[in-house]
Amino acid sequence: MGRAPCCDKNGLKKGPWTPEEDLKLINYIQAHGPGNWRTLPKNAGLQRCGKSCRLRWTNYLRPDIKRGRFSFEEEETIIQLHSILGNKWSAIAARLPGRTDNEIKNYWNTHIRKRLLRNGIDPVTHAPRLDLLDLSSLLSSSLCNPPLINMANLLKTQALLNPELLRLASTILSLKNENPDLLSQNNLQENHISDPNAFPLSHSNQFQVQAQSQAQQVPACTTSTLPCGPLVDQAQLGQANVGDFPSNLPSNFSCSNTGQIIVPPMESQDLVSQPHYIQGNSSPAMPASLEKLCHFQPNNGDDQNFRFDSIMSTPLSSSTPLNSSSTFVNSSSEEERESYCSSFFKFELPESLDINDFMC
DNA sequence: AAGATTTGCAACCGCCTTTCG
DNA sequence: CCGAAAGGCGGTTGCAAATCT
Repeated sequence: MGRAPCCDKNGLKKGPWTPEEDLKLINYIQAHGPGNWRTLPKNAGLQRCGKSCRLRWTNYLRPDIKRGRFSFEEEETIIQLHSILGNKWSAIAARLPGRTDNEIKNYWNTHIRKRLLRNGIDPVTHAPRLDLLDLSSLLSSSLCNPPLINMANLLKTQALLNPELLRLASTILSLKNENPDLLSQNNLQENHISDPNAFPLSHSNQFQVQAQSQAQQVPACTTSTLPCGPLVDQAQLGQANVGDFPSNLPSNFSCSNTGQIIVPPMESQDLVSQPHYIQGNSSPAMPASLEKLCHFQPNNGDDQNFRFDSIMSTPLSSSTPLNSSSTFVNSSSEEERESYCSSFFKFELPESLDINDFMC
């Protein structure tokens, strides 16, 4: 029964490949094609396991492999796809012509993951991290109503859902109500000058925070948005040949045409354990203004440059590179990429937003 | 200059699914 | 239909190069 044994593991070489071995493998595959990996090493005169040959070929020797630094577009695509697919490196690689799953996995672990962490974004959930709160800027954020907030500031807004922080905020805000001069605009502006991350203060009278004692009863109701292009529908997802979506991805998952992905109310620990995706309109527990907040606007200036749906629907066989000119060429600095990555997660906050709606 | 530490990545390991006898 | 190997995939490791002290 069953097949013949793959190969005798005794006496097979391991470790780095030599140029001679590479040459043998390349020559054999060019002459005969990959064929049966089990018999290939013997036929090619290699003292290697077939599995090792396959890996060497698919990850390194294949002629269509693009090497060199990842372009902005590729990096953006990886982040977008990872927010949907998770660690499905092969599925992500299928959308990046010339890149292997191993290369993408390595790049994620060594570059993107670290950058997201530095920017206060959980690389697993793509949500802001709740353990990186800065109360001072939280308060200055809450006392103002900026037209735009970035992910870091959204994170601080979410901190209002932390009962302990809420209590503290409530105390300070009640002081403010009793003593408006205490936190006057001038004082805030001074604070703003000293803290480049603080909000601009031109709308400070529009974003009234009325911290309430009932806020301590706030359930772990939070939201997050994930980067997503304008439209992904079921048909496109199916067409994308990504049947290997995470098993926890609900069947009604979708992105709105503003590119929003809604994370429903959840236990706080869930926020860091796994991503949640649901259809924005179907979340009965979500206040209307919370949904407003969730309208994500990719802040790359021109979302025509990146259409998530177009990537998701690009057939695997498509050879259209995302950035064909980027091969071997990418002179941008880490700082530029970090800045880009940070701005990538910006949100538009409706001016009519009333924070009371957050207080569940 | 030299040792220590960090970083990047090729390759391996082990598990799961698919294929085949 | 069953069971074992092949194939595929994600996680992890080991080592060389780069950077820091």
